[in-house]
Amino acid sequence: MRDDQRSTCPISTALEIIGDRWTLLVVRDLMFAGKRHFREFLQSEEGISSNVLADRLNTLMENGLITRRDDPSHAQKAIYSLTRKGLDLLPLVVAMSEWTQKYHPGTRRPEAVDLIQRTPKELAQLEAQLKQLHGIR
Amino acid sequence: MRDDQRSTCPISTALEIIGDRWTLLVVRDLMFAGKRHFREFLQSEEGISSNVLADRLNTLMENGLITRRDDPSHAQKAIYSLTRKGLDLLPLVVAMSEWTQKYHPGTRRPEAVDLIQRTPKELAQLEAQLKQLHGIR
DNA sequence: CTGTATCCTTAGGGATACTG
DNA sequence: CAGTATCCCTAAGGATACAG
Repeated sequence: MRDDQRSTCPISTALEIIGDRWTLLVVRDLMFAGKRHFREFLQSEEGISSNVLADRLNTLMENGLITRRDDPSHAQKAIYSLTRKGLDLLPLVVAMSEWTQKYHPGTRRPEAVDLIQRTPKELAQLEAQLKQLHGIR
Repeated sequence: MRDDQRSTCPISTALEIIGDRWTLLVVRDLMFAGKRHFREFLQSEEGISSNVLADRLNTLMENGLITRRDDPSHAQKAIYSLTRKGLDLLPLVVAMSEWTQKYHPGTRRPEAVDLIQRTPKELAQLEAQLKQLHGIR
């Protein structure tokens, strides 16, 4: 636990880890857009800049939400993967998406984030796919 | 829909509404701490300052998550209530709390935010209580 | 009690150039 | 390709005083 946190409330703690305007977008790209490489995150619609992206990836690693390894086939590429801790943000991200689509239906959803009205069974399947893709045992 | 938003992704849209380090703490206080008055929010553990609190309350009102009315019994008091839109953040807040308590168990939880392992039935009861308290039909 | 207003400091973040 | 390093600017936010 960090010792500079504002309080011991779990909501407050979560906000200190993921409560900014970029972190969950990277998680979203890992979960639903199949992105794994630095450059792919850079290309997302919101236009994150390289220094900010590098900072968020480092923080995500420090907090144990993702891991990084070299791409075995391309020496100059890095591959980012969700950890179980990161993958376990799935219910939160889904709840967030459903809330927005209920109250801000004007927000068209990229196909990759097409989560609305997924059944629990379908979400379990998605989670299983992600576990395999990211090597979570 | 705002026209200065970064993208049409529902995750991104949600982050623009609740993705900062204070807004969800106010929502938390409304949901689980029974707080309704300006001064009560000020007294929360995280120590929000009055100008920031006023700003967040206004933004929450602009976004339709809360309403404000005068306290009928105390003229100088204002009462803040969740709207249905605000109350519908409950699943998201619960997911956030459960995630933190799974991975950061050192975060002791204030009694008011004691949500872990609540059954769906118990959560439905909490939601029903909040609906009555905040006058959501 | 519920905010505003002011001042001031810091953190966040965009643009860009550059390096291994 | 995957980042770093600068530069610079703005938004966020803490402290405090004060007003209705």
